[in-house]
Amino acid sequence: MSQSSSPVRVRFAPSPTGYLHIGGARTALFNWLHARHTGGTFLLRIEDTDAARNTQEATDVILRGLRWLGLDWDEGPADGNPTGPSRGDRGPYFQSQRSEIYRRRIQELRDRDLAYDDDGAVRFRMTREPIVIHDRIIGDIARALTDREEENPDFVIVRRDGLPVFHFVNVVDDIEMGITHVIRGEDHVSNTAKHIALFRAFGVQPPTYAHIPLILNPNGSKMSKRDEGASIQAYIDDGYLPDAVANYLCLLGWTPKEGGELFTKEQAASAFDLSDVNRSNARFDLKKLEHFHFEHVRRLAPPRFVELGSAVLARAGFDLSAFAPAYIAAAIGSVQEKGKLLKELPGWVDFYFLADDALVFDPEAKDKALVSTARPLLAQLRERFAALPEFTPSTLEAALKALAAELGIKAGPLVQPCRVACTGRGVGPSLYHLMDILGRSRVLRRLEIAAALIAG
RNA sequence: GGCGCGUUCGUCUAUCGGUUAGGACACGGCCCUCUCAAGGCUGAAAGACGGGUUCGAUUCCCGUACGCGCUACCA
Repeated sequence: MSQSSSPVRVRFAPSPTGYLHIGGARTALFNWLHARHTGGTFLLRIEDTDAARNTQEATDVILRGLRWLGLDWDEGPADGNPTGPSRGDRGPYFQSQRSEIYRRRIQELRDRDLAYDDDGAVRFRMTREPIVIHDRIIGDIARALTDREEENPDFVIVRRDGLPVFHFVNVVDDIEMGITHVIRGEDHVSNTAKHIALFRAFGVQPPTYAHIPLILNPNGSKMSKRDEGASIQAYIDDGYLPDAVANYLCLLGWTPKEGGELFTKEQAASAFDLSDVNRSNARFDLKKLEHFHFEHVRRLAPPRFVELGSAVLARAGFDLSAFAPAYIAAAIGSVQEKGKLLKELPGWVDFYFLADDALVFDPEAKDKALVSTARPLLAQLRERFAALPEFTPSTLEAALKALAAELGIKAGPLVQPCRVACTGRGVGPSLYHLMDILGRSRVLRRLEIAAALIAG
């Protein structure tokens, strides 16, 4: 087998199509995990042979997605500019900049009569022997010739227009860059025989192959560009935590031997083993991703959550500069345990930052809670709260419950009008804590305003 | 059509010949409760089908069905 003892070098080699596919992201992730697990090197190579659609912009989208997921590469481009700076000594890392290398390699095959002209294109003299692929995940695969290959197994490596094709450049680059393990989607399994033959033609031991199963839509169909949730950008926009996405992606095809489903990329890297990766395709389940987001949000260091939350609010148009840092931290922190998507955050905390007379009332909540019978209750609550020697969650709760007891009613009829008065909504953080954060004057004012609203 | 890969609850999976087939998400019920959640308890839910091999198959082999991939002078 091609099991090598030299240091691991793996690569993610996307084509800049303008978006990072969720399956591609997982391929990158598995490569990263294997590199980090083995102390090897993770490289990024841009396969931008189709100049027409491969813009710098398109490459930047991919780099941004990888960085968002936290998949840092040891060698590769610094940005989407093919002629710009890069890291590593095996560059250039853009195929568009490697034409000279390909030309040389084509000549090499020609000189040894392993390639020949055909209708202006160049074909590779494919071996007629059956090729067995030793796959680290699937096992041994005996790839027989298809009916078309029976007719002519020699495949094109340079198109009539002079551009070398994927199979060729991919292998040449893997040779030049010293790739030891090729971890890629299962959709490449059939191609692998061609690649192995090319490696042999160049007298190079093929790398170890590991083909990972595909990610399918919930209905079992192939997840393609247009499908919902196929692009990593969707998860960035919706405010998922990158660690949550990475965690979920890991689980699509891999489970740690020691068990446990919730982990960071670093923890996954220490446990990761290619041999434990599944052979069968997995369907994408958004609900489960949401669950992992929830778990990761709850485990986030509070200051970090506040930092992320503040950024989201700023982007949503809130001017936080008028508020004290401690107030902002308390306000945002009060909803961390909800584990909501970041894009939903403004809708949960806006009341903390709106003027008392500018609260936005949810019509349904208002109709339900701010009814005529609630008016005297709000007045009495205001009175009790105003008289409290201390304004804290526990004194607030005690005061509200004491009033309820005196009136012979449950807490609910008091809580809901109060909550809607303070926040404009029927759902939200713990009422007593939210009032504590809001502060006495704001709470009293909002109770008055709500009561007046009922009268009108 | 040809070639290849795959098939355990609805979904992601554990099991590496002998288990009441376990867990997670989702779903139902109960409890808790200031809303929504969370949490605790609990319920329903799976080995595609047919042959072998074996004392014994979810597990090994063969076939069928179904799914997916490839089959380009795309990547």
